[in-house]
Amino acid sequence: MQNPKPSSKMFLDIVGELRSIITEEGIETGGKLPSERELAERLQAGRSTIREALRSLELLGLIETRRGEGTFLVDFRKHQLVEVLAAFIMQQPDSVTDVQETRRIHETAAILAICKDSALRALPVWDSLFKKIDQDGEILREDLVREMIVAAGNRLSLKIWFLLKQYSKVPFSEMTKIDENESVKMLLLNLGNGNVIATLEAYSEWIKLVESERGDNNK
Amino acid sequence: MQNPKPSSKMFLDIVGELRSIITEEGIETGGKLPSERELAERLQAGRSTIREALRSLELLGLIETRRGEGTFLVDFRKHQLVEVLAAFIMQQPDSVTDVQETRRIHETAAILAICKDSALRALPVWDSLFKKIDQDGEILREDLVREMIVAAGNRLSLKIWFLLKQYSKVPFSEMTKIDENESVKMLLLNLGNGNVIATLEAYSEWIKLVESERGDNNK
DNA sequence: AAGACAGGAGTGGTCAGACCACTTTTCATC
DNA sequence: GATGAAAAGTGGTCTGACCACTCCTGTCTT
Repeated sequence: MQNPKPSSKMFLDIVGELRSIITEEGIETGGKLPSERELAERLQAGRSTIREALRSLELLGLIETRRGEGTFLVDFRKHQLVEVLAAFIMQQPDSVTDVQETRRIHETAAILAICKDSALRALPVWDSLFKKIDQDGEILREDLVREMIVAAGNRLSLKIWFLLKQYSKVPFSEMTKIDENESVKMLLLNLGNGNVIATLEAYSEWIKLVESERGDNNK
Repeated sequence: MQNPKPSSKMFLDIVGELRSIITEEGIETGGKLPSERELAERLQAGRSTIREALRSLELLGLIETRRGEGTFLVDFRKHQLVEVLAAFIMQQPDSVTDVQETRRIHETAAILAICKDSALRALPVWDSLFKKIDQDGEILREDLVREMIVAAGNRLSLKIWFLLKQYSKVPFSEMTKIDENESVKMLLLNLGNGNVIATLEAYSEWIKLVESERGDNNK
């Protein structure tokens, strides 16, 4: 038997092989993968090794297994791997800062992108959000930020942001308080005008409020 | 001892148990985890089940295993999670533009971070790079950008940028041409002065030159 | 005494086989 | 044709075995 990669981990090879199988056989989202026993025979590996690879992909949320039925390919947008990851990541003290900061990097970039594009600035969603604040008096921080990143149009950035958001164990979906509304309004106003600096300042101000509020008490 | 959680996956429980063990025993980055056989006994599970959990965490880059030595806790910033995810994400055709744009997002963020911090602005590396341009007449674009992101100090951002760089099919380590030197010098100069807007403009100008030189324009 | 070497202990890597629990399919029976 | 029990297929788990590698240790050689 040939052993082309003695140094690398077998189960990592299996992961790669699985990807090949998925693409070659055209298995689509929700589709069924070959059974563990069949894979073991096809890939010339023990079933436990196959399982190690499958379990990895499952934790990543890329596949889904149902006892008695089989293993299925999953839409990777569902991945709940993040909760597990978050728990581990939070053990490294200084990593929390990096995660939050990186999240803000993407939020800021979205603001910049919108300010630079008059078509994006004119999107009705900003008005709609602005009015919502006046009516309800509150708005989900997550909603506004997400809308901005979506509007910016960079889907990879959106994915990364979404991931980072879940890493932050900080309650991110809290309602804003009244004293935050001014910052948010200012942000939306300047966003519509394309005033880059003022928008970023308002954003910065808002972030400060959200963070300080977190220090005091929760809800 | 009966298992009280028939519905949940055992190996997911193990992942949770491992987390407890890590916190309770105060295992730090680089520290050694109990052996697979010991874990199997302590957690009342088969070794294969333990391994499935460990392999999952390994693919996530949270632990590292060395044959003959043991299993070790890893700094999360090395996590390949992004890589695996990226591999799947990259299968979407229109993502190339997003990748390049996202890379620039992180580069821009680094510039902003440096401009805001006088200590970072005063770093000797900028002078050194500036002189190198005068002497050699050329500089690796990658070097300058990397230095900036490293200086910014966000290691997660650095990791993401590094990743994106690899996914850009464009050869990124090209030498700059002479007409680019002015932009680069301008960038470094303004960076040292903390002039945010001028620095970003110089950066933008530089990017344009690099892209036009390649004859590949998007947007 | 210092170095070299062989062996054992510990550890991860892999495999094969055996059950179990569950779902789907098959097929004999009514 | 409908029903339901058996069979087949599949994931879930455990056990025991063997291999390859690393590290430690104690003996032997110089």
